[in-house]
Amino acid sequence: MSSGGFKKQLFEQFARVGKAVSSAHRLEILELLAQSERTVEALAQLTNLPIANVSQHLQYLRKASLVSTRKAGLYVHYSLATPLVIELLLSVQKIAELQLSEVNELVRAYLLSKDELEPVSRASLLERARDGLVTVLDVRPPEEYAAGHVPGAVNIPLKELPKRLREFKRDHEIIAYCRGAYCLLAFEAVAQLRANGFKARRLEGGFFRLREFSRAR
Amino acid sequence: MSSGGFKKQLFEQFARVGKAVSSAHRLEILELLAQSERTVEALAQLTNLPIANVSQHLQYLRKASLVSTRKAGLYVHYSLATPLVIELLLSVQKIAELQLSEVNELVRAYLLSKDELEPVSRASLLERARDGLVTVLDVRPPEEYAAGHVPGAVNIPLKELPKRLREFKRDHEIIAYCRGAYCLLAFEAVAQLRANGFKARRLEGGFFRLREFSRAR
DNA sequence: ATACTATTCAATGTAGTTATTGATTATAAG
DNA sequence: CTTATAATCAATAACTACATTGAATAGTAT
Repeated sequence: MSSGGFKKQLFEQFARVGKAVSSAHRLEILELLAQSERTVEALAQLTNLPIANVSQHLQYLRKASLVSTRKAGLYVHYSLATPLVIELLLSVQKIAELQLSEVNELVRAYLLSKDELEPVSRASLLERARDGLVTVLDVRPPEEYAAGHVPGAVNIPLKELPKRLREFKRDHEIIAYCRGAYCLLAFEAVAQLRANGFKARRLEGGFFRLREFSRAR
Repeated sequence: MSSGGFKKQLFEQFARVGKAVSSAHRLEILELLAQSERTVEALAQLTNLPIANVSQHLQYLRKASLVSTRKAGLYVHYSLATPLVIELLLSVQKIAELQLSEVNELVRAYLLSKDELEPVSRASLLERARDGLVTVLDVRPPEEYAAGHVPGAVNIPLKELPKRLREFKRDHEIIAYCRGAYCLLAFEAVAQLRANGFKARRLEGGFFRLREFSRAR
């Protein structure tokens, strides 16, 4: 086979991309970068990892061309090199979601054990949203929001949340959701809102239930 | 942080899927499985790997739930657990294709060395296409089609295929191609077409032959 | 210049992965 | 029951990746 060496090299290049998403820490970093560009220091804080370690992972990701850098003063700002990376992450997550029963177990166990972040069921959400008692918050990017969302939901991507806190009514309960049951954007949004004195909760199921919403209407 | 353990476990599950596509050999195996279900022995032959090694990789893939098994007599037939795996592979390949300059270098080097190989099959394809005996289907995005394509080929990107099935003649054989020998778009197109009762095949070599076509004209 | 800070580099021990070998299980056929 | 075959398992040695540490680099401010 004359193309054997070629094929091998090709698959090794592909594997490089695969290796980039083969570590839990790198995936966490990528998810953070999917939200917005960040400095090494910021990533280290958010992930609770030593800076040198984060830097090392970022080098790895850069070599596989998943992230790119922009240097401004002392700080190096990292961001995703292409939106294709989000596609890749979603693919990985979808398979993990659908296939790995452990993930579902985890999510279920976590949700059951957590009273404070107790999610809202969709039936009660619709009811309360109709009565104008709650604000429904969609923290996904505008494109995903445009593609379909919970009726009456406000779209504020996570990164804009700090600037737009005044749009929320203090007496309303805020229900946040994003792509999936385990999507951490919603967790983070709830955390931020609570830190600012709002009553906030996560929508149970996220994305999947959302799909059912769209279809139900 | 109370969700720390949860988050960690979650990303570790994701990483398991990532690890599945982090080895060149496993990617090769997955690509072969994307074409059709295969036995361990068949995969070992096609990849030139020891059987035990292939088996080990398959166990790995099975644990990450990318592949599933069907036992028939002595043989264990492996296949992709879900079409989502094809999506995942495509994501990986797209990033590698677009981003890793080495890939382009590889492809270019390969093309130059392979220039004069096997003019027969492409000649006969051209002939049959001209005689109206086959439909040639280009499943790449319109931009790539515009940049150069097989004479007489119809351009239907993969995602539009389900809606446009009626454009095909039932008695024609359909030859699908995309970018490269490793491009999975054509595989999926053929699978879809066959599922709908059409006679469909993949153009061997894809992209490479295609390049020769364009240059020949 | 000097001190300071964000990031990267280099070195190291540890842990995990890969390929290989030979033994073992499971199924089918004589 | 014995034999042959497909696949898996188990053990291992070589290799690669990982986290950690401390030093080095590159910018900024005084």
